Amino acid sequence: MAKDGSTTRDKIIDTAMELSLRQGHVATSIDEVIQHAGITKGSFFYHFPSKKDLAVALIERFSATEMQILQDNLEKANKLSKDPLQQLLIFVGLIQDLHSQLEEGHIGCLFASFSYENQLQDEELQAMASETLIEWKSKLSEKIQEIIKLYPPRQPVNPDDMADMFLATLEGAYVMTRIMHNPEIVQLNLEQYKTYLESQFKPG
Amino acid sequence: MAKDGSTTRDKIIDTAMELSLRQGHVATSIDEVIQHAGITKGSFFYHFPSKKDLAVALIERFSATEMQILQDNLEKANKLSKDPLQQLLIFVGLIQDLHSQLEEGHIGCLFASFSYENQLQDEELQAMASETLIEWKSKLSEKIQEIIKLYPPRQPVNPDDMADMFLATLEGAYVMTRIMHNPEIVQLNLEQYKTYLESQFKPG
DNA sequence: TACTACCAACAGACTAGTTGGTATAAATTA
DNA sequence: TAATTTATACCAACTAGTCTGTTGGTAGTA
Repeated sequence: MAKDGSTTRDKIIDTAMELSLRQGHVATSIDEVIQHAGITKGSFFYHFPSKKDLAVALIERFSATEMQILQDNLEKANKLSKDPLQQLLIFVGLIQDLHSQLEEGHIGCLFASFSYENQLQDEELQAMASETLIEWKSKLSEKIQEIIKLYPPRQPVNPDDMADMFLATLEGAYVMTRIMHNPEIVQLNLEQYKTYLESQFKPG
Repeated sequence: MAKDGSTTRDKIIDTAMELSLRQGHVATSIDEVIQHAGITKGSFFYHFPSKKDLAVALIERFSATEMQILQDNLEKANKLSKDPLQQLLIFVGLIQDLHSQLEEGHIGCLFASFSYENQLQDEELQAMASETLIEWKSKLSEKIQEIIKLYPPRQPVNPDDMADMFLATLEGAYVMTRIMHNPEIVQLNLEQYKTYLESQFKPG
């Protein structure tokens, strides 16, 4: 066996992820990536035949890590309560905690970034991002369906749409945080989403 | 008086606005702008000494037009009902109508686009965008305060945060529309926001 | 153990093309 | 006449991507 290139590959992805989330993928040149990663151009193109291949790897990585976060925190919440409404409220709270530790510069969604740069015109990338969002939505939608069965909602609600709204709230909060340079916005908006859930489902 | 350069200047802004919203400002080259606008490079740099000056003009224009849309539709809604809750619900409906006419490619927020490209690191631009968002928020917050006075909310709510949530919902819906290539998402999410308002304030 | 052959991983100079921006002179218009 | 616009040529800096090599280690063989 030869030298293990996976560490270099990971280092490239790590570096490119941080830079692309901060300043956009188009604005992130390969020269910049290799400089920050402390490698050379030859090494970069050995691992990624083109910049588009790097983009694919970034989307893959982002999908995987965020999906993991979603699942981990859903499971965590499921263990902390037996009531599905409480589970979802706890889940949102855990997501809030997660973001409270992040600095302003590290808040954002790679899909959002790519979408505003038109990098998702490529069908492969677009499909990957779409499918990930749909997966997230269906996971949340399942939980909301459990809630609806237990607590008749004040108004007729569609669980898919309510799941969508969580994602939109988060995406919107990211955008506003980046515009206003104020990470607290994520906390406030997720708090609002919890209030929405309670006002819809909490009896009394 | 010499030839009126404001038409050319406007044409540049129009073209650059469309291109920047579609593919990002960094990815929009000056060559591309002048080609689409049907002018020459000399003419471009006569009106905008640098690309950054174009960015300032774009943010200015976007702030102004969106602020106008907000105010127009708030006034329109105010005329269609005397009840503040109904006014806000009608307003959100008008915003929905507005977006139903747009094609997918034309949905997006220039502030969001700039934020994900780190173009708002420039303090001048960041201040302009922030102040515009704060203005939008306070306009909506005023209306929500009226509602709270009339209809005691189910839970203690902060009007500023509820106004924030409208903006975040819209921003998030833009992002998700761009990722999923599905303009209907804006409709669905604003529908959810209306449901939230009703569940919070509607008596019974 | 020593020799040879081999290979993935990496280096860095290099190419071809693009970028924002400049320069300048002539033409057009109010 | 003065402001505006065209046209074209140009620049240094930067871009993604290619090139030819070098390296450290692996594997087979004798």
